[in-house]
Amino acid sequence: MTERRTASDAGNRPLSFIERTRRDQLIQVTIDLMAEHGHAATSLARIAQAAGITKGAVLYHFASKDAVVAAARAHVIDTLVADVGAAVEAAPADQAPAAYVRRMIAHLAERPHHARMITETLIHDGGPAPEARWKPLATLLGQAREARGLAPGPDLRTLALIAGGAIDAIIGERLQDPAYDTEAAAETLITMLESATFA
Amino acid sequence: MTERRTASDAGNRPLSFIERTRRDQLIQVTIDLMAEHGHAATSLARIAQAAGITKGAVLYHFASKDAVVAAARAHVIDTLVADVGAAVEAAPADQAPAAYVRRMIAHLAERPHHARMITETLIHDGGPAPEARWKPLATLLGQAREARGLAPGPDLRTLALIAGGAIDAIIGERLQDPAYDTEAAAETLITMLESATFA
DNA sequence: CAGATTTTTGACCATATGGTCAAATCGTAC
DNA sequence: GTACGATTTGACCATATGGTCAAAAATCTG
Repeated sequence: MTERRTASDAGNRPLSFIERTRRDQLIQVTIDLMAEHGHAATSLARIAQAAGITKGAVLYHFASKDAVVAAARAHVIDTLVADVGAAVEAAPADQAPAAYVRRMIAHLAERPHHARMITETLIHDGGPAPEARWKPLATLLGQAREARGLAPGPDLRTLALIAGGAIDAIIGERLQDPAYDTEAAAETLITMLESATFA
Repeated sequence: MTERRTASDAGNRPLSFIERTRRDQLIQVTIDLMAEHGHAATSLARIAQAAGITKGAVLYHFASKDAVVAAARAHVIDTLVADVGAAVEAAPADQAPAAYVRRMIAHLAERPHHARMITETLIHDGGPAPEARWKPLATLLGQAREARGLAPGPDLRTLALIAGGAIDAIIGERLQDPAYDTEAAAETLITMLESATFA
């Protein structure tokens, strides 16, 4: 019997060309809408309209509106993680934290829509697991300290939280003032972070 | 002719006892609901229900739902500003930034609902004027530097942004882990901030 | 071209929201 | 107690939302 095949059950056969195209388009359109008008104003109807199709068609490709948003969010985050991850792995252990901060800020500064999308969904759909916010950087800080053979200083979780929050603020400022020099800000933050880590 | 007197036009006569009481109650209830269930889930009906009255009654005391939320938000922010402001004024110029950070973190750590309320409305209703986020602290940093007669170091706006973002992150962590030591975090942040300011 | 399959449409639901309003209730000054 | 304003109710709107579905249109396959 022909299974009730919705296009939204991925994971089975490779998706058709149209399928892949539409999904990408919908994800793109959703990112833009969320970035420009906020989560609340991004309805199914608007997504459909922006893509030039109907609500029904959108729901043919995704199981629900939340699924669309989740996919868009996942795309943004995957891109971020891949980029920053590569930069970190290319750096020596004691410079990894700096690479992390530098690349993260640069990545988001270059992609305002991605940045807005993240802050937007972070609130509404509840962020990632609490730990995930600071663990990665905290780990890098620990390894960097080790690489320099230093005695433990301030709590790594706190340092990572401070840096993470600072990054958010710097990006937020950039979103409102495109002239704001995020590279300089990144270097200032890195200096502060390093002097606190290797105290 | 008896003007269409809605209770919501404040600023004229002093409000009646019931009026003042209801307004306070509605503000309180709204803060709690927003903090516990988020902005999206805080409808007029729920506010009314939580207060034990009807939607109509709520709208008798406030012109609109947004007005209720705005009043709640204003109350939270006024409290914050008053508390932090007092702490800052009581400190000598070169320790004002530390007092600012310390009191801000303590204030919000002691009032989780207020903290959640701020982050919740910050996104939805658009935050305060962009500048307002960092100007106050930047000013304090400038005066502190002056008080110690030091040459200009890193951009004050950036330092203030970093500190502000760090505060948000520290508070955010506290909301998810009530055991998190915000006082220690505050001191770490202050140390970093001072060494960067008086470099 | 014919038949099957994928994709899209557009009408239709159920539900929730913020808001309005006349009528009822309450509280109080006379 | 009665009259009058303040307060509250509850029914009612208009609107928007996410979602369903049968039928139509595109697209592919032989």
